[in-house]
Amino acid sequence: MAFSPKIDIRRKILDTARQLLVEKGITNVSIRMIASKVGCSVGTIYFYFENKDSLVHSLIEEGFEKLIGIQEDVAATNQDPCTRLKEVCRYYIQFGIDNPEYYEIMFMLHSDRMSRYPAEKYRRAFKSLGMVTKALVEGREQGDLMVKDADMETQLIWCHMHGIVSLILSKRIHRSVDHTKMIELALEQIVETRRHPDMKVS
Amino acid sequence: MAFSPKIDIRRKILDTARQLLVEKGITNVSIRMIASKVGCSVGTIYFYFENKDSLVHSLIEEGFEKLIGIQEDVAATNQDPCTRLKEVCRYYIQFGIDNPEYYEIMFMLHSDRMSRYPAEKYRRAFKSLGMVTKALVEGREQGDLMVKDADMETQLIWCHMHGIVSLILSKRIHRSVDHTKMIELALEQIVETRRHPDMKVS
Amino acid sequence: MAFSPKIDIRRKILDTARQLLVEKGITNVSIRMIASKVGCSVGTIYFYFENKDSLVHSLIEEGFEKLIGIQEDVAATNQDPCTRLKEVCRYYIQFGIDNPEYYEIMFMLHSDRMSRYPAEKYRRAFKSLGMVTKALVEGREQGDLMVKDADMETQLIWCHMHGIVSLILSKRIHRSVDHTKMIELALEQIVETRRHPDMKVS
Amino acid sequence: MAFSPKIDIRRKILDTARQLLVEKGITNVSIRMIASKVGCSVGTIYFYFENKDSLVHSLIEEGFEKLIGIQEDVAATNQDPCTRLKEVCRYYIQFGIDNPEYYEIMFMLHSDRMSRYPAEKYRRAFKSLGMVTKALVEGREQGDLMVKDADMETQLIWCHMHGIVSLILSKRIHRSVDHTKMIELALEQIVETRRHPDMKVS
DNA sequence: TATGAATGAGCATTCATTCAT
DNA sequence: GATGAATGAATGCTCATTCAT
Repeated sequence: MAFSPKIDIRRKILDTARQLLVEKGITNVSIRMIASKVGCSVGTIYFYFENKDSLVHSLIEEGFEKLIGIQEDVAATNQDPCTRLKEVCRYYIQFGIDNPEYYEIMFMLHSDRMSRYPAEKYRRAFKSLGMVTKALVEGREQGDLMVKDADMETQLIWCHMHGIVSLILSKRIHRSVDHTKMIELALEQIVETRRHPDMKVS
Repeated sequence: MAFSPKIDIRRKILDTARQLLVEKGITNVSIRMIASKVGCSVGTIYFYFENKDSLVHSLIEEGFEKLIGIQEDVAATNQDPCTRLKEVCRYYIQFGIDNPEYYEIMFMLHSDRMSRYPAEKYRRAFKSLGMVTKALVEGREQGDLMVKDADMETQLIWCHMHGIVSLILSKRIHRSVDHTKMIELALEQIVETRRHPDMKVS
Repeated sequence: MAFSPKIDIRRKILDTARQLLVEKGITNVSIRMIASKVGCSVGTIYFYFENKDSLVHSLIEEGFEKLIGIQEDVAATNQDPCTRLKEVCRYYIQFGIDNPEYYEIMFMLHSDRMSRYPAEKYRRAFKSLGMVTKALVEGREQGDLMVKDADMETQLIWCHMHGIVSLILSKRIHRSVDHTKMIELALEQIVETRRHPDMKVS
Repeated sequence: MAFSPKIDIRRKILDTARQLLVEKGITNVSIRMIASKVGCSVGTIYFYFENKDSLVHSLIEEGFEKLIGIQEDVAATNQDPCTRLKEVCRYYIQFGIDNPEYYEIMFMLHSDRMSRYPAEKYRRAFKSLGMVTKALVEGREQGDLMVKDADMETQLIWCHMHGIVSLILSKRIHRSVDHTKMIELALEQIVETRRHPDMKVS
């Protein structure tokens, strides 16, 4: 028994849009292009989505759900704050690399376009970062980490991760550098820079 | 003696384009808009620039020249590799924040669009990073820094800086966090993470 | 006992359409808009009406019924032809002002659109004018009015009334002029211009 | 020697638009239709006119200029206020019948659309009516006419004329009635209703 | 040098209508 | 009876680009 075609086509539109997004960037993807690639009429897209923005916003929300889902799993299976910090970060980066289409609209949109997405929705983005903050605070409480301003450190870690993802996605990292090794090094630095001196092996 | 008007108008086009770029993002700036703001005809723009891409490319080149100029000055006035590293990084970040229009087209363009810019030109970008590598290597030679793979570390530092600049430019850093302090903290971490253990105060 | 919902919904469609018509004008009212305001699906409207034209035609017919109903009442309660003429005219004008949505589609539609409405139906419109003609003829027979060509005079009176209604509805009458007083003056002129000289007070 | 083609095409657009307007009514005339009938591209129309509204507004202005021009001529060649009143009215009606496309957009537009035309421009419409008022006032001063409120009477005369023109244009006048004779009768009534009793032959 | 005129393809969006269920 | 899904054509408008002058 097949799934209801009603759901099928909405999904197909979303998936096709995502796919085109990676190739061309959001501004260069038109409703017509999506329709023709889906194999439906333009009107059909407008039956499922109020307008182009709302289609993109659906994608953004999906992206956040996926990212947060992944990170919650990771957080749940890592007790130790330091390890948890490292793993949450690892999966953030991995998510970006594996889902360029989601990552681009979630974090790489021009602020002009971003402003058209209800700000309230963007707050969900911080659930993801919340897990970073939590790991930092718990690490500090256990005496493992040395963190003065957990919020600022969170933003800084985000910057680090975002820089890695976005430069990889835009193919700007020099080809002589191995991405996997670079990411591993970054994760280590993220944790070690904040490690409490007493905890370090001299 | 007046400057040749030929140069004047080319400059004015470039400047106007840059200005519009910050507000609207590149895809939303049209040749017509530039022309009407400059006060010339569309044709005039096509007299000075082959097409829209080539106008943007001129801007990109200008941006790189400006960035490298700044960093060369900074590098020249800082003998100590560690300090030099910090200052070169500081000015990279500062450049991005002060020149969003340049930074956006230099480093935040969708890779699809980037591919239309002669790859060879992009190699200049690495002059800027070359100074980072040089500082790392010299720091290592002097025993101040512990750097296994200088190229990889360079890319990683770039990621860190780029993440900071691009999240600030796209207004995504949480408003509770002070940008200046965050940048200062980042610069410290960039250097300290790579500091040789023997050089650290216990 | 409730009314059959079948009738209820048909009525609701008609009423909603009328309502939207005043605000936006016929070409700017879409089936979708009606459906969404009624709270039913587009298909439902097509169940009750063959197409948009036929919906409008139903409205036109309703309008004529209403107008004629009013005028028949008025005619029945006014024996004297001159008074009757005046009152029939007064209520025509009043009807137009009170029911802009009906009046607009009955008398202000572009002739192109009008041609799609079965001409035969339009003849009913003349029942309304028939009462004007009747009053004119009777007034002449009684020696009160001086009317050479009753049909032509009927059309002329119609023109006068229609001009008043349509300029008021399209908000073109200068704001310094009081509508009620203007209408009263017009009604007087309509009768007096045709009053037999012998009947006038010298 | 031919006229500059620059002027030619703008004119051709205006003329074609006018032509299509009569046939279909304004809402049913699209830029594409005009372009294809003119034989130019859509873009060309947008080169000469900012948007559809502004094209229509140009037409409206042309219409007013034409109407006022005609009436000024008529007014200049008729000294006697009563005759002048009659002739100004005659030419108003004639103008409407001869130029349905102008008349429709000048006086028969849905108020919704009208509101998009700068109100200030519409005041020109009253120059035309101003000549009616002037004739009424002068006729009263000379003792020929009996006019209590010249402004109200002006509006009423306008209603009368507009009713005639608009019902003729929308082909609603009964076919048994001769338009020319009906207009002549109307003009007589317009003047005679307002004639001072002392001036009437008993 | 610089411009005004023109193009054709493209855009997001809306529409009246149809039809299987 | 009523609906949800779909269509295809149309709408107003903008774009990068060209080219004769």
